[in-house]
Amino acid sequence: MKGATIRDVARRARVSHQTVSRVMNGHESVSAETRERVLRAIRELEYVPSAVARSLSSNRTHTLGMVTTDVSDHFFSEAVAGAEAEARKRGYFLIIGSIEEGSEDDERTYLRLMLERRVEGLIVAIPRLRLADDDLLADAAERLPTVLVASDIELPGADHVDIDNRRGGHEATAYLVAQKHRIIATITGPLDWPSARARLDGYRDALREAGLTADRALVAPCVDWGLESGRRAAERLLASAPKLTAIFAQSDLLALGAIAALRVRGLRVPEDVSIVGFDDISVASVFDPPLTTVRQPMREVGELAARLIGDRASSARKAKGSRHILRAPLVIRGSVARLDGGARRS
Amino acid sequence: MKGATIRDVARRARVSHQTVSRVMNGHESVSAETRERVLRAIRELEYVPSAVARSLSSNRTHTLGMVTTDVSDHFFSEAVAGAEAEARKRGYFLIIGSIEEGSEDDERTYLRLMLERRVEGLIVAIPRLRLADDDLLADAAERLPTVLVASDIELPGADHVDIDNRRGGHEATAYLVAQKHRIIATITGPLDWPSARARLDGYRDALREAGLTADRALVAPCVDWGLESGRRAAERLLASAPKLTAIFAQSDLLALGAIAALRVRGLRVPEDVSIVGFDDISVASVFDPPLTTVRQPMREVGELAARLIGDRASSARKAKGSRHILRAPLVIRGSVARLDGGARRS
DNA sequence: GGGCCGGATGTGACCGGTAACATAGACCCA
DNA sequence: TGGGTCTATGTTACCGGTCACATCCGGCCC
Repeated sequence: MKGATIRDVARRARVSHQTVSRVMNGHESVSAETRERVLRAIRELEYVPSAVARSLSSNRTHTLGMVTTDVSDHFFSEAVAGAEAEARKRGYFLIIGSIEEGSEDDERTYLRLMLERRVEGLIVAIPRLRLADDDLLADAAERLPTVLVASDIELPGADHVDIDNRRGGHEATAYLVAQKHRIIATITGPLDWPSARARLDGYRDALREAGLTADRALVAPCVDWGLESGRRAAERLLASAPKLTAIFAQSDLLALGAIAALRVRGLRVPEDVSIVGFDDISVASVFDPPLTTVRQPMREVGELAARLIGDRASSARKAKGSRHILRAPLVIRGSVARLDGGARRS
Repeated sequence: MKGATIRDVARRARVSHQTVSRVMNGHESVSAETRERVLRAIRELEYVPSAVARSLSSNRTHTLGMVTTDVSDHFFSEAVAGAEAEARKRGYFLIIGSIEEGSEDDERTYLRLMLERRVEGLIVAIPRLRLADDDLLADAAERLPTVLVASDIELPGADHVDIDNRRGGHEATAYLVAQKHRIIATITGPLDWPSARARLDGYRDALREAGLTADRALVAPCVDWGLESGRRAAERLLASAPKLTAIFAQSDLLALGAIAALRVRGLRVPEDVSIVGFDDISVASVFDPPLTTVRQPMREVGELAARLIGDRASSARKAKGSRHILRAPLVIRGSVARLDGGARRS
């Protein structure tokens, strides 16, 4: 009762399978009567054409592959959603490979599987990519349109899409400087993420421009981007730099964790310590105080990546290795106070 | 320079394509010397076998399809991540179709596309499913293992996975009752979501058991689950039931929105109004006050769905139409105060 | 020394579509 | 009335794997 084929339909409609194919693809030159007969047969047999067979013969899969870090990361799931929407708009399906932190050689496996499935384009969104010197990825980039998201790997032939993290970090810090803060600490994400390093660079740039020194004691790196890390980082900072008046946290969760830790110590935000985050997650605006943060347009990142692949696929191999950096604007809310000279907490 | 086939490899290694196939699949009875020669040819030609061709001839795609509401919804992306991980563990790929709110007949299109791709199982996670009486879904459930997530559609042959929303709503409300609250309002999600209705039922159950009346004025339905809706709902409640002392919000975002609105009115949480949420999103614990909420194990839901399909696929058609309801436990934090008789805010 | 066995390998069909080409009428016009 | 063109349809090969079966060859046994 399962799996009628095009030839079954043909038999039932008393035509050749080719005629059925023509009807399916809306081809010209099929008489109305025949078409009707074929359509009826299709309905009666509940015929569903096989995309597998079609792919094999037409050599098109209409599939894009996306390899990313864990989709449950809000941040990347936004990018996936964006890519998915854009891909679909262009008639592609997206298959995703979501890498769990910690597993060993998963990205290679996924890459391999996607090549086997003959995806027509590849989006690689793994910041902590261990494939830098790997031939597999280079191979992939050579045979099909490839976009690297948030990666600093140089891959000839691949396009790059990223957030302007350095500028984002700079803006966040410069804003704190403009509000007269002078002892500004930062809580960073894992420094093996290019984005974390870039934000840190931006932070340092801004301090330097303001003639402030970027003291080691003011930098608290974390092993992940989560709340708990933010909490602990804030405690470390309070120990190493008790006179700080502002913190630039590289993610909103880090910022929220830090705020929680500050509160435990009886410090108010922003009256005693000002905070800037990074991401602009949805709750940032309702938090108390509403979080000033740098907005990351991840959905746009995903969309752009898919669009680049679509363009590349159609206009065969044009400009290789383009680089697209999306702006991450500062969103000013209520977690930063202006220091007007004078005394503050002891 | 692209796309060597198995026959190309065979030619180069001076064997038949069948021997190459045997090597690829680690078959017995290939002499060490031949194997070596084949492997070398594979390497030299950078041969990557075609999963498409393999699928066609073997009639296995090792692919699961998942149709869901927008993946950028944190909640569903968790489920996707869970399903993805479990599927992969079992050697399946997951292709996702993410439906944007508002688009017309997308779920049908996706379903269709997935059938065409010959997925070996289907996870449908669309609460607001408009396919109830649709033949397409019934068809699908008939030909392949199908799991409905968070849906109240009756579909013979399909498995169901859901959260125990009614019990969750009951526990949340009963907890407020136990803390001596007597005027307990609720902010619901869109009532065309089965989960919203079930939570509302749980709320009513708990009130009834406590001998309290479930006044219309205490129920504020929303059009979505977001912050802004929560804000507006709280304002409506303050107008219709100014003496309320507690609110059960059906999502954490609704709860946070409500808290923001209460604060604007000068009301403190939990001193003046107690709040219970639903979801346990990651920021719930760092919010001020830490949010008491009902935890939804969405990742587990996704995993379970994938596991069910895997089981079903192997042990051909066993118990059809099983129903799995996962517990959603109440997580007690700091957003609920105990009312000890006496006077409160005017 | 012939028959049998089993390991190593080859041959050809098949999966279900698409594409290129072939064919058969019908119609048209010189 | 015959050739040319157009439309409707059929025939056959092909995409790149897997599968079932055939074949070849060396060793073993009686």
